Amino acid sequence: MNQEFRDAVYQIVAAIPAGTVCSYGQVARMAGYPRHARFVGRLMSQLPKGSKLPWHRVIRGDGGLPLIGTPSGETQLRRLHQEGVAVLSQRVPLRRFQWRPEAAESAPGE
DNA sequence: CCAATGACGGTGG
DNA sequence: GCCACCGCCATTG
Repeated sequence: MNQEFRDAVYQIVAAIPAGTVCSYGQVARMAGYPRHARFVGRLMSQLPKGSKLPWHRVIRGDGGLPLIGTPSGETQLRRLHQEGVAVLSQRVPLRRFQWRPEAAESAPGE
């Protein structure tokens, strides 16, 4: 992928506040590439080991954790829990925890 | 060039 | 709620 795409994705992921999550598709859309959810995933898989990027806050569109059954999945689960994100039946209730940039940036009141 | 793959998403039963 | 199928699109064989 273009460097532009990578850069955009990194910025967006880095901007996801603790205690919230964001789907691959949503990140892709915000990056300007609506149909590239898979590539966001690929970028996450290719992240350098010591990356500061909060990749654990990026999950599937249906709230499911992508790395279920793998060591990284456990890490992700642990981190989310640590940030106060609930995980029920291997899924995150997006109703409550999905990041809403518009709400965070434009409409603070609620 | 064609076929298969992947930290995905949406629809339909 | 669950599972199955199809579409997406760059990368790889």
